Amino acid sequence: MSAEPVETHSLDSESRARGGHADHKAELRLWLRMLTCTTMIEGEIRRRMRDRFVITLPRFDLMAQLERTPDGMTLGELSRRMMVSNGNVTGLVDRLVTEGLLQRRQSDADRRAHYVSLTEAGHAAFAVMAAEHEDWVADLFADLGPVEIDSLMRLLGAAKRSVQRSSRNPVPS
Amino acid sequence: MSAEPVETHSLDSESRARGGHADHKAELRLWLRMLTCTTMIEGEIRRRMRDRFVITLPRFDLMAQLERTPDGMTLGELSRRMMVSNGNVTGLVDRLVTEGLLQRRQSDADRRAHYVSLTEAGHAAFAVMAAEHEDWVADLFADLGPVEIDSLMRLLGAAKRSVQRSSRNPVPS
DNA sequence: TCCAGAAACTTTAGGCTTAAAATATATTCC
DNA sequence: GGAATATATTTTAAGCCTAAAGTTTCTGGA
Repeated sequence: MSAEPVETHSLDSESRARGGHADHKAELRLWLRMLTCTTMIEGEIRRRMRDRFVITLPRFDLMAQLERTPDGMTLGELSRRMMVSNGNVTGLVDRLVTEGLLQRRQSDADRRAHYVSLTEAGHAAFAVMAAEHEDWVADLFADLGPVEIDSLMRLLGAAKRSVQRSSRNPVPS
Repeated sequence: MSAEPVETHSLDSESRARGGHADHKAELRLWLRMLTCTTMIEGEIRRRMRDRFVITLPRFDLMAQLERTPDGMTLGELSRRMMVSNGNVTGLVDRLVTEGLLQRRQSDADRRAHYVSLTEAGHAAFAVMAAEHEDWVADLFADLGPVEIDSLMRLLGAAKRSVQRSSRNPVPS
């Protein structure tokens, strides 16, 4: 057993001199760069979805959640998977049902719950859009080699776990 | 000089058999993971900003753009830097001016342009919020070591350049 | 000078998004 | 069984966001 002090999150003399606020510019720059990256990609895909298929990204994303689930999914589960609020899902589903791309039915077992699934038209439309979407994403990342993609996957996986840990147990402020 | 064919973006026999649609699942998974990461972090920061300072993230982001620019900035430049539409900036600025955190004045040289800058109250409020914000981000990434942070920075930089290239010159669809 | 086009900004219409309150149904515990 | 609690969803109010159209001002030729 080692008797070394645990140094994680401890304040060095410099940060104590600054009033207990340590310098974390590297993490901040990382976050800003990640946000820029995501914003650029999201904007580009949204623009293309709109120009090519006259659909919004949130609607496409919702359809993607439903694609491999023939039996459908409840609104609550959609909300959790998409990481958006319940009310948001209600509105998106309503609009997609109006467009004939989704169908909803009340659960027999639990009358509070509503199952949602793609209609045939929805499946057909999604297949076409998803194929192009995949090509767009591939082209957006085309300058990265397989090794870089793997590294990014691994590092973003680590980042995700760190974020989950921090969200469960936030720093006291 | 080598005479090898350039293989980037070419279709192999398998993808030709699939109708010219090559398989790019790795890129797609990378994009989804990046989006998940960003969404989680953004949600967490938004929640904390709201709970702790009763401010929205877009307003904080706008203030951050103005912090180190004592002479202020035009709405158009804010729009470009924040990567949001002009109309969006107009609304955000209006609300921040109403709150007394921002001031706007018409340019003398170009009467179309409006310069926006933080008020003293805005500077003071931002300083407090930015310090905590930095700590939150540091904690969100606390499980990553310096090497991992550097690698992520580098790889996201490469990704960003790839996205810029693809946005300028999109795949024909 | 004048005017056509560009640029900076605002407005508008519509959709996305959240948090919080409301409604309806299930479950648990006594 | 019945009350309290929890869960699934919808509704509401407010704000964010975009694309497109509109207004005002500037700029560069003819």
